[in-house]
Order: sequence, then C-alpha cells, then structure tokens
Amino acid sequence: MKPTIKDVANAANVSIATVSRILNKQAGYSQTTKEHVMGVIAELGYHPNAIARGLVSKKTKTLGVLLPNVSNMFSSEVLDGIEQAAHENEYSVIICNTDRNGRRTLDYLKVLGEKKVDGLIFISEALTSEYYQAIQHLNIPFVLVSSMSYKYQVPYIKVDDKHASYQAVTYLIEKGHKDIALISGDIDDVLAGIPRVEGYCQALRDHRIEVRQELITYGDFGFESGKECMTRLIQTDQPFSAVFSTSEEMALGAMSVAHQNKINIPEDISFVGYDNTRYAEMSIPPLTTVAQPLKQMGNKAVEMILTMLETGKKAQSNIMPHSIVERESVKSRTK
Amino acid sequence: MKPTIKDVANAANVSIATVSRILNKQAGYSQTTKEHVMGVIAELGYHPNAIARGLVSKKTKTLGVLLPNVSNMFSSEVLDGIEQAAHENEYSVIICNTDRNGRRTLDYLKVLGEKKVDGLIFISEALTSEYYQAIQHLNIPFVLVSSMSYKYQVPYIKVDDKHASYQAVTYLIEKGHKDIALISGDIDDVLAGIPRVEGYCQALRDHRIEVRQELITYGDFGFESGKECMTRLIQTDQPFSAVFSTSEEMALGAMSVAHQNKINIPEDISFVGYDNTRYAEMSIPPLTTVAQPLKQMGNKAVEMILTMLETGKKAQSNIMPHSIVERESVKSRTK
DNA sequence: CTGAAAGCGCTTACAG
DNA sequence: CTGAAAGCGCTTACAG
Repeated sequence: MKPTIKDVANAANVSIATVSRILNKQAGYSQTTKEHVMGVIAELGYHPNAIARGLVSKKTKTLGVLLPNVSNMFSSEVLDGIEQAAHENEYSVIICNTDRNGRRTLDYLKVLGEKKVDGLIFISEALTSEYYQAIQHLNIPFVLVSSMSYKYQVPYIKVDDKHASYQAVTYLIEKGHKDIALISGDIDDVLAGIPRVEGYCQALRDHRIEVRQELITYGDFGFESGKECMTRLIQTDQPFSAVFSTSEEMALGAMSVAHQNKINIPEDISFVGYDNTRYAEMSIPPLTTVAQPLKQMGNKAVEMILTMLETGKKAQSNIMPHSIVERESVKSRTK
Repeated sequence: MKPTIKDVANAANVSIATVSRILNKQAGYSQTTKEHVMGVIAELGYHPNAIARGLVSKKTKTLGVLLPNVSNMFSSEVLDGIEQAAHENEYSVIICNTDRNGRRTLDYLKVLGEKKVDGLIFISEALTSEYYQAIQHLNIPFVLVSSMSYKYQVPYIKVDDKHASYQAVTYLIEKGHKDIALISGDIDDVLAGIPRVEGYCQALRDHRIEVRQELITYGDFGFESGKECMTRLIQTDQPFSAVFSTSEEMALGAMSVAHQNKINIPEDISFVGYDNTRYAEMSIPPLTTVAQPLKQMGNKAVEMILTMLETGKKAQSNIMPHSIVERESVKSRTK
C-alpha cells in the first residue's frame, strides 16, 4: 500500500506531528531532523493524502466553476484563464456544465458543497435567487464572470456591455455606415441582451441616426440563431450596409447566410462581432470585433476568489476594458 | 455551523451508524426509523461531507482529465462528453491543462494522486514512459482518448486514423480529383501524424496516382500552421485541385490563405478537413470533413473508467466509427 | 525542538 | 434492527 504519514514517522523515528510540521513548512524542528525526514519521504515515495488533510484543515484547494456550455469558445477561453490561474496557485478546478438548466445547476451546487470546494465561479450565468440562496448556504466565496446581479451584492467581473456595444456601433458609423442592422441576443437577457441593444440605440441617436425596429433582430447568441436573424434581415427588404452582432457565433451564422446569398463581405455588407474568441480571426474574412479579455477575466476571477479566501471580505468587482479589434470584415465608406 | 452526521443522530435519537446506513441505502433499519431520520435530515438541511466519506471509503467520485488545450474545439467537445457522462454517474471532473508540457503534466499527476481521483483520462496526449510510471504508481484506472500506446497496454478509444484518412482522400478521388495536396500534423507524431499521411499515400497508390512530396506539407495541427502550409503549397507552383487537412484548424487556416489569394472554394480548390468540430459547419463555405464522434468518445471514456472501477479489470479498447460529412467545400469534377 | 492525544466527519466490521 | 467503537490519514493545540 501507499505509505502514510505514520510510515514515514516510523521509518524516520520521529512523531507524525513533526513530519506534518515539516511537510507544511511550519516551525518546530531542527535542520537535521528536517533533512533526515525529507530523505525518508523521498525514499518511501510518500505523498500526503489531500483528502485527509482537507478533512481537518477544511480546505480542499479546489474551485468549482459552473458554465452554461463547455464546447463553446466563449466559456472555453474564460475557463482556460481560470484553470491557468488556479494551477499557478495550486488549486484544482472542477467543471460543471449547467446547460442553463436550473435543476442541473442546483444539483451541481449540492455536489460542490458536499465536496467542499473552497470557492465558486459562475461563467455567464444569471444569478437566480434560488442559486443565490443555495450558495449563501454553502458559505464560500463566489464570483460572477460576464454577469452580475442587481439584487444581490455579489462580486463580478465583466465588461461594460452597453459601452462596448456603443463603441462598436460608433466605429461602424465612423466608417461611414448609417444603415446598421443589429443581431442581438435574448431580449429578456438583462445582462448581455438589453444593455447591448441600448448601446446600439444610443450610438445611433447620438449620431442623429434613426433607430429602426425592422433592423433589430433577436437570437439566442448561438450560430443557428445568427443565421435565422440574418435571413430575416434580408427578407425585410430594408437596406443596410452593416450588421453588428452581439456574439461571435451569431456573427458567424449571419456571415454564412450572407455568403449563401452571394453577398460579399465586406464589400456589400460589413460585419462587427462581439467577444473576440479565437474564431474571430479564423473566419473568412477575419472578423472585426469587440474584444473582451476572456482569458484575463478568468485569471482575475480566481484572483478575486483567492483574495476573498485570504481576507474573508468580499472582493471588489471589476469592469474590464474592452476594445475594438480591427480585421477585415468592415468596409470603410467614408471616402 | 453545518450539521454533521452526529447532529442528525442526536436529533433523531439514533446512532450515527444507522444514519450512515440510511444515507447509503444499506440494509439494517426499520421503515419507521428511516422515515424519522429522513425527516430530521431534511429539517436540519444536512448534507454529507464527501471529504470525510472519501477518507474512509477511498473513493472520491471524481475523475481527472488531462488535455493539451482547453480553448481548442477538439478537446472541448471530448471534454463535454466526458463531463456529461461523469455527471450522469455522479462523478465530478477536474480539468488539467497540460499545455503538452512534461513537467506540468507530471505535476498534475502528482496533485491528482494526492487528491485521490478515482480515474484518469488523457485526451490526445502521447503517453511517455514517465507518465506511464507515474500513473502506474497511482494505481487507478486510466484511458487514452484519441491516442494510444504501442509500448504499454493501456485501454484507449480512438478512430482508425489511417483508414479515416484513406477514406477522405478516396472521397476526393471519387469526386474527380487527382492532384491532392496534404496538410498533415507533426511528422514525428506517431499517432495523429504518420498514420494519416500513410492513409493519404495508400489511397493515392490504390488509385494509381503518384505520391508527390511537393504536395505534402507538415504543420502542427493549429490554425497558424495551416496558413503556413497553404502558403508553401501555393508557392511550390505545383498545381492541385484539392487539399486534405488532417485537422480542422489547419483546414480553416488553409482556407483563409486561399481566400486571401482570391482562390475560390470549392470552385478553384476543394477542401476536406478532419475532426468535425462545431466549427466545420460554421466556416465559409461549410467544411466537408472526416467526422470523429468526439462527444461520444468522451462518453465512452468515462464508461470505460467506470467499468474498470467496477470489475477491477482493464477495459477493452474501442475503435470508434468515422464518417465523411459532406458539406460545401468540395467540388465534383467527375462530370 | 519534539511527542502524545484529540479530533475532523464519516464507514464498517462486530456484537447483540 | 441497532449501537459502540475502531479507524481512514491527517493537523493542531497542549505540554514538556
């Protein structure tokens, strides 16, 4: 069997207490015994049992992350950042694919509670009061990524959606576009839906361009819905020279439909996306897009959890900077 | 504080042993006491501590998965399948981003060992003898996904790479193509590199088409390398009407370069990819590709682990079926 | 500088 | 059908 702390204590002729102290770099042993014990540990190939340690220390050095979809670039890149920062700080991460399903989420919350994770990260999930209660009960730090709550005071980290959207549309206007269609996510989405629509409207108004409802369509952030929206847009027969899509996937869907309809990008219609996942540069043509620093947001999220773990206080929320990454999907009509 | 098993035992006036039995659905209590205890549990909002349970039962109900890259569609989709099957069987999954780095991988293996995961899954990682030794030492079931080992008898689950590649090229030949370029992954890659090149060569030979080295290029499976390969291919000045790329990302990279060079797809050059991640259908034009059942492979991998956990015996390896998914990136030149 | 002992929250023989 | 007790592998006062 695998050696335990007892085995090394016996072999080294010391008590398990001093082995423990040495392992945990606490004070209370001479340099000599330390060296001797370390030798025995190496010799025996001893590794501490994190489960036993967790039982007494009440710390598991693991974080739970709940996300709506693992095979989606947006969450993947945030997850990448989380995993990286976690590993650097010697934490593990357990992933939970909620599928945006309430029961599933609550179920995961139960499991994570039983497994005693030290902290929780929600990626782009709206925080229902049911979730909030459950987490409150767990009594561990948690943060929201690309989401926030008006009702509860929960630390979050996100981009200013309205502002980002405003800038994207302004960018298009500055490139000489006036007839700009919008492909938005869910209208009911208080976080990634409404604010981005507002940013769009505001930008138009600030430039004295009329907001036309026929040019606004609503999808669900996914590829298929982007296709549907674009199809509807084409069918309205309203002319437009550019489309701003509030997710990368919808932008790609819209571009596919454009391509099917022999619409040249950007000659006939310009496109601006949102997110800046790896696939923005992989599309044809490469997508100009509003960039969210996804990986950094993931890093930051674990930093926040760690701070909360250390200080016991709520971390401060962070609004991350966004930017426009110019590629080749927008045609300038200014000259 | 959170109630423990002791609290419910006290409140219910029974011993912790019977509470434990009820919780674990073992025999040894009357229906009456069961109901009574369940009532107390609900009332107290008691949840068992999985860490304590794990310490005695030697089972953590968690699996470790090591993958070279989390923000990559291939691994993401396999991971999705793993997470799903794990959750259905009440297992959690800890993700470890190895970055194809030996030290990192070994480090993760150490951590996973200390955290006592019940099983291990490697996604498209070559099994070095160093890894093998380390895992052997852990003494837990593990399986390889989209990989295998000639040296060690480790259960794996993958597609027949050579055959899949053979079929893709044959498909192109049947569509009337003779000058077919190849964009392969690493030449040194015994698993996803060489076999696919062999399949390509074999298909050509079987159809009495000369294999020309100038038409074979090597990348690293990534987008950028796909671009580079395509650039080189164009520069050789050798004519070709189709390219087969052994990864989706490289195919997308190659298509981007084609687009930049005003090469029409598929009118001028046809493309066939490999993997069939979600992005195959999202490209312009939608990519015809060799499909690997990624999500199913993930499902299957956990099934194998569970079987090994139950029977204590090595699971049988699985060769999963591949297929050609026809989309719009190949032009037929037969008529 | 070091050790004996209690305890973390469970499960599992063992005894009745 | 039920309980007392040992034990899983650690950490942490406490005492010396």
